[in-house]
Amino acid sequence: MSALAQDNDSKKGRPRSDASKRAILDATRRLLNHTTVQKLSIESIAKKAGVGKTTIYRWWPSKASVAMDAIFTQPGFQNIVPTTSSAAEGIHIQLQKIVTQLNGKNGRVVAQIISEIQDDYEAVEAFHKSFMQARCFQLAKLVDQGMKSGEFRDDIDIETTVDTLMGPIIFRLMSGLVMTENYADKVMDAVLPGIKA
Amino acid sequence: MSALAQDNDSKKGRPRSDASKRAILDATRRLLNHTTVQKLSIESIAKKAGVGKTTIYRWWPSKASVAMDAIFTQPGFQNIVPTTSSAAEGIHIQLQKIVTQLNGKNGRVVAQIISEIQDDYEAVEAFHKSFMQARCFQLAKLVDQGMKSGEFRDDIDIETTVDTLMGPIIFRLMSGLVMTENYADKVMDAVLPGIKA
Amino acid sequence: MSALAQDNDSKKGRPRSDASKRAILDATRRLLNHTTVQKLSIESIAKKAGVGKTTIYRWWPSKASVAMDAIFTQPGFQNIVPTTSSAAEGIHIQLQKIVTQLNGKNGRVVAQIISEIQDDYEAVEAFHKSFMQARCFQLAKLVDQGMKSGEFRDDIDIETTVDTLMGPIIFRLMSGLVMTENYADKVMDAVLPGIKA
Amino acid sequence: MSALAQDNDSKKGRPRSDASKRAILDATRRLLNHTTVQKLSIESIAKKAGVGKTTIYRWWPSKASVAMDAIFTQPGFQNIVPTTSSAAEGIHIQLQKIVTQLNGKNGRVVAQIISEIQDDYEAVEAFHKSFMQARCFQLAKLVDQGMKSGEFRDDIDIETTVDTLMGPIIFRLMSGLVMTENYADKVMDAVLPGIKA
DNA sequence: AGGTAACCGAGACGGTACGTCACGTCTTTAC
DNA sequence: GTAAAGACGTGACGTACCGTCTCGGTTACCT
Repeated sequence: MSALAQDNDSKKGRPRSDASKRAILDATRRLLNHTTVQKLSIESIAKKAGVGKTTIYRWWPSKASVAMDAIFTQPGFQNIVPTTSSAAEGIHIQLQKIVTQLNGKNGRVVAQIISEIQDDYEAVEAFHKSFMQARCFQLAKLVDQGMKSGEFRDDIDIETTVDTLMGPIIFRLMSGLVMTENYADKVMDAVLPGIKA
Repeated sequence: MSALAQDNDSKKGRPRSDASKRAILDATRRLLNHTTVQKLSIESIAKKAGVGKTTIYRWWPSKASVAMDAIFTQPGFQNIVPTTSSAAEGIHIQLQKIVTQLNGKNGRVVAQIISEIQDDYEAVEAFHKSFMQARCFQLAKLVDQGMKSGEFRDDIDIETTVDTLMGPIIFRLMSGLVMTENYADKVMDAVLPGIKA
Repeated sequence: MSALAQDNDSKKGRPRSDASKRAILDATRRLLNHTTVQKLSIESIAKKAGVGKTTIYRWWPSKASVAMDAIFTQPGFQNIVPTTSSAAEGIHIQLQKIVTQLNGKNGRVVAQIISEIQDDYEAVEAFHKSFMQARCFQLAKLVDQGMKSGEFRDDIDIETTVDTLMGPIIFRLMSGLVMTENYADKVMDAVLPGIKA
Repeated sequence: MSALAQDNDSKKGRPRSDASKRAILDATRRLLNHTTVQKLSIESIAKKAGVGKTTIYRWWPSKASVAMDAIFTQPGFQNIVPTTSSAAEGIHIQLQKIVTQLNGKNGRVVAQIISEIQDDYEAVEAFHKSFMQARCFQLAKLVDQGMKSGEFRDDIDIETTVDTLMGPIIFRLMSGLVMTENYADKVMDAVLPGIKA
């Protein structure tokens, strides 16, 4: 069960309709092909999904949550951890995967989700839990591992280093600037010399 | 004249009221102390400023534009170019100024503006023109200057380097993460070793 | 159900609120004591009735429709058919009732409704259905009955005769001229000699 | 000078522009071919006439006044008094002229003017002065003349008789009902038998 | 001849109301 | 007890006109 939505713990009564859930997420995905998260409305999702508004409100606290569920449960949006020989290579692969995930349509939607969330603390938390945290944590782990193995210098600040890896990507994402497919390489070229032992 | 609002080039007819303009920007600034850009409404600005809604719509295309005008015309939000001995020092000072500008209340508002803008291409352009461009361009110039003077390596990619400088700041800004006053130093420590000759 | 408003035929969903309907018509009646139909606004009705504007728009197509519903559903505005010995007496009574209904406050409102309606074909139809038709039809029936019983001449034009009965009343109503309580008698005196056998 | 607009009594200063006056009335007439008096706006007249709004407000108190000036100064809208042998014939001709004037496009506009005026006492007065009064007064004079000459009975109420002549026409005008070209004949047939000696 | 008073066009201004949209809640019936 | 349907109060949207105002300019008359 996703962390974005409520749980259905009760045993009594009619059980939650999985058909409805699927219809809602499908409708959301389809609508996001033609509009932005900002212009998306609970009402339009409900109508397109053939579902009552209350059903959506029962399980998700906001349209941003629905959008997150719709986007992050798509195939290709998991944060699968690679096994590599060197820390640098691991970081490179990880960055490449993130760039791929955030390029094109999906990237726009993620940018819109980040935007939509700005004044909702709980949603920010949910977003970090379901997207940022895992990716950043893994980068941090790889940096740490590189430091311990002697591949990287031992006096670098892990947190800031992760920022210089993720930051540029998010920066370009939010700026609406073009992000070429080889942008991960560029970031690696820029950051690696500064941390190599 | 700001790039955010229409101009009043015509000589005919009643001239634009400066009092109204000031009242609108003042009201916006005061309202932004208590709400977010998202929750701000043209109607509330008009009411607080004692102004007709049409007067706002006449000169600004959206509430985000008003917010930008209100924030970026504040004292302390100019991008004054420092003269320094070394490129590194120039970059450092520039980053510090940006961190200062984006820390606290104003930073939240800028984050909200970036958010509010996501589905409006024209507004994104306006934002970059009035905030990002000057700051990024200057960083690029400093990097370039450092390369030419031999202070930095001559094989670095300027654009990506600028991304590694600005990216972390924007990343933390949009993530709602804490950004300590010395965050500029941290970014410098992380990035400088990679570009020094 | 009045012809002025939409119907709520569907069985599904939350049923129409009778409390809101009553509140709207009451508020309209109270407001019409202090203003004209022209100066009446949907917004003021909504505010006074403690109701959303959309609720009004859902059931009535225009403020004139609301006004009609408010006025014509008042007690004393029904077109009750009298049983009389002679056609002339029936006509007289009918005219007297109409004059009574259109004298004073209510008359002003009806005049304003007729005015408000002038550029809305559908509303004109609705007005005739809910006010004019029944009254004119009954006058026509009485004239016809008088012709058949030999009380009136048999070569008169029913439609035009009804016009000479209703016409003067509406004429004075729309002209803002005084209409004394005995105006019905005057019209009878003027028209009857021309149609008596 | 029309009774509808202000006068230009002052001798000093730039004199009133006749070109503007004509442009305003022309524009109004052209606009009234495509809309109603209700939907007409001072702003649209000003724009179409190439004239400042203030110029209109300076000379006319309301759009209804402008419309009256535009309509009633057209050729064919004068109330020329005929000389006839009998009172009945004079009345007949007068009614026919009124029906002709109020049939078709112009009739619709007059109906709209009457409507537009309802809550403006001054405008009602102006309307009666420039349209109703002359026509009703002449009918009254003819009725009076017929009574005195023995053509009509001597116990009829002049005012109410005029009402039975004008009333039906205004009634049909305001009701949006068809008014055939021979409607004057019908009214004569209905009213004359009741007043003939 | 110059001053000045009233006109004119343009168009910005503070307002009011419009009719629409989406919100999140509520109240039905149906399953 | 969950669901679809849809009415409800609320609040903001962006637009249209209102009637007023302030500009720069343009006539005319009156010293």
